[in-house]
Amino acid sequence: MNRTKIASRQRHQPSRTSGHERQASLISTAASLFAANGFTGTTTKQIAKAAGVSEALLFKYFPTKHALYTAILAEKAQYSELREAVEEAIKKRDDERLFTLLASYRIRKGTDPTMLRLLLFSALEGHELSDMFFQQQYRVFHDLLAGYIRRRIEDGAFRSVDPVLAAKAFFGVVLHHRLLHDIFGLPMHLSHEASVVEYVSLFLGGLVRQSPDS
Amino acid sequence: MNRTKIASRQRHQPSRTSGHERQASLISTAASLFAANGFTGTTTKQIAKAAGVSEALLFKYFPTKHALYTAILAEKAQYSELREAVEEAIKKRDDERLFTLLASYRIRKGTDPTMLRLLLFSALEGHELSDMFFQQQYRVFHDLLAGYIRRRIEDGAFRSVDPVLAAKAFFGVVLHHRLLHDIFGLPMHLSHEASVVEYVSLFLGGLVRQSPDS
DNA sequence: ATGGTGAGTAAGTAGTTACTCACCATGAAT
DNA sequence: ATTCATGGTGAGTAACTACTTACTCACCAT
Repeated sequence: MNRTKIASRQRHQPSRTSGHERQASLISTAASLFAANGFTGTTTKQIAKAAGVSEALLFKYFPTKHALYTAILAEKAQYSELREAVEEAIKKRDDERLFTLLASYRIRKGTDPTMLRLLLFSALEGHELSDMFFQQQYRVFHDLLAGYIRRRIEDGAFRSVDPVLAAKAFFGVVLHHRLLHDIFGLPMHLSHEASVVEYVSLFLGGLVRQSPDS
Repeated sequence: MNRTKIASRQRHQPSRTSGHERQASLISTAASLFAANGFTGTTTKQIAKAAGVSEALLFKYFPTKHALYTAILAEKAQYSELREAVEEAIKKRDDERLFTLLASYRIRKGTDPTMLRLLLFSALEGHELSDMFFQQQYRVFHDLLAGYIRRRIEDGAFRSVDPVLAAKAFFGVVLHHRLLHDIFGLPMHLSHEASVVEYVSLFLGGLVRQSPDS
């Protein structure tokens, strides 16, 4: 009766996916759904369907919906790259390059708003891992920049501002740009690159001492 | 049997609330719940209970949960105040006062994060009125500031930057401050007032021409 | 061949959701 | 005294929610 089914199965690619692959596929599927609709706005049924498996299997890998969400945040909270380039610019005291680097890492052509949406949702919905996520995605560079500004003030190159507040202000400009265009969907009147250049110039113009009197 | 009940009711304040009052009370109750938990994260049962009425009554005033949400956004999208003071500062070409006014309207002691959370949730959840809300809560001042910067550039008082981008940058700084402290709950290391002063100084330092050569 | 193991699912479960309906209560006008 | 619009509710309902149960199937080492 169902002989044909069994026979046909044998000459296709492995009909069973490994546990790790499935887990990863569920995580990435769920990530985009949670980013689009939030935690409560996404159902486990939707996730399972989008990942092409039964709902029951989802619960084999993740005991609760919450655990799946946690697994996403824990995985996505890794960044790498960038940091080296940033530290290079810091060593060289190349202000413009450092600020441009930091800004254009977040403002560029192919930036995927998923992470930003996930970050905002997790903060708004008060998820327990929101802090960790925030810490790893953001805090590192914030502290790095604040430290740099402090040193440049000591060098006499920057006006004597509050370094932490200044770093916050700069990231504010960048994050706001993404908020407006990636989340609110506002049209841009300048290219990504031109915006970055303008932001950096605007910001440095306020930091760099105009009339050195040393 | 229930005579006492009827008797006791007579000597209390009017046992029936007017339709308008009830509607308003439902709106404000719902607003804070939606702000705290998002649209899908809030149930009509919760709202009714918090407002002290039956769920059925809620649906007498608002045919759907969605309609209630819409009513909130429509109501809260009014601002008034501030605008006059802002236009006064614009007329006087008082840069510092204008920027301080705009910043401290949003960064101050008693600011209630409800509106900001509601705005973010509505944008993230893709609510249809999100645009309108955004427009009225934000766009007005954005355009006002961009226009002012343009004029000050023509006056020769500001460097020749992109006025729209500059306005965006400034609101970015302010919004980011609120995001970090009102939504993410980060501790502040400076008072509200001191932060505003620092932000304005930082920003103007980049706008005002340091060495006038006219 | 056989038995152990992990991938996979159909068909539930109890509880919750947005929303409805039939009905009662109040008070002011007739 | 009766009418009647309006404020108000208890008790639903169908659909959906996160999560479970009991089961099948494919693969592989013995």
